[in-house]
Amino acid sequence: MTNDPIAFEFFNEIGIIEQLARNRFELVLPAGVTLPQFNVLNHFVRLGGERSPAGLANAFEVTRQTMTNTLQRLEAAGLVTSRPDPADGRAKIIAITDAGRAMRQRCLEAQAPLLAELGDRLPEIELAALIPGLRQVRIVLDRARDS
Amino acid sequence: MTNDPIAFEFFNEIGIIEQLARNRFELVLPAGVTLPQFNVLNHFVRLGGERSPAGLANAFEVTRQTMTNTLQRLEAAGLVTSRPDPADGRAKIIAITDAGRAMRQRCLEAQAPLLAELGDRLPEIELAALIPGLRQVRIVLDRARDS
DNA sequence: ATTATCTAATTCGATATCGAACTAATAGAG
DNA sequence: CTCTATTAGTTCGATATCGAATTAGATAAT
Repeated sequence: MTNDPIAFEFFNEIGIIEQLARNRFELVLPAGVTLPQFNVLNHFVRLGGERSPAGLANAFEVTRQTMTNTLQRLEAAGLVTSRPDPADGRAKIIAITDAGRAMRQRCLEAQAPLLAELGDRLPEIELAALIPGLRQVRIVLDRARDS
Repeated sequence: MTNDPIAFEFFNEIGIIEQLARNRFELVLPAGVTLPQFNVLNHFVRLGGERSPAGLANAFEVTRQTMTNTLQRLEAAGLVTSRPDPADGRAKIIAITDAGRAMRQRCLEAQAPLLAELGDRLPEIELAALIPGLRQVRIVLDRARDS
């Protein structure tokens, strides 16, 4: 059908899937919470402890500017708190609040039916089979960022 | 490592790959042209003919608002033209210009080294093996939009 | 024919995202 | 110790994207 490089086709599919999936997920999230915001809350609950904005930016592979933006919104909504790092005058320490934990729980419950629906439509075995390959691609792309 | 639903992990990988890839591609594109803009130009050259904004929005799985925005920028840059559809007073007909074709060619050349580099790092066989699965996922998501 | 419904395109407001540029503080070289 | 280079966080301007709402034209229903 096309004689594009395989890589081109591959990233095309990735792009469209990402867009469709993000849309579906954002539609079910509670009003006012976006997917990046939920991802940050989820990160805090799953891994525990506190984090610097730079560390979060790194974990999500976004720039510090982007993370600043997201954290400002989360803080304005009372879902995280921010305090200066006593050990480094430049840095901040971000922590999730109880309200943040509660919101994260609400988000999980809101997206459970969607995950179940997609799980029905996409046999899990098939998704599972793709994950190792995707992970390798991600690692290569990540490494290629610096070189 | 995690006990998330497989679907959750899958879409996480997809999201990160999409972000890293889009970034790399946009960095090499000629100044002023974005990836969505290039995709529209490419679509015109590959498939030929003219298209309505709604048709383009459909092809790229974005809303009409989004396509309106992209087309306005392309038209302002002289890369596409727009005229009313004589057969339907509501509709427009979009066509690529010679400048648009030239720009698309420049974009192709600009991203060729990147595609080659990624091709080197990601054995094509491996990417090719993932594509059918991704395509299936995309089709399921697409179908699930309406239901 | 008239009315109600649907569709095409747009505008508006919001969020995410990047690159560029800036400030302030740390770390390293000499 | 001092000067330079790096790092943390931010602000700014740009583009993409969506949902909601609007306008205008086309279709269907009665």
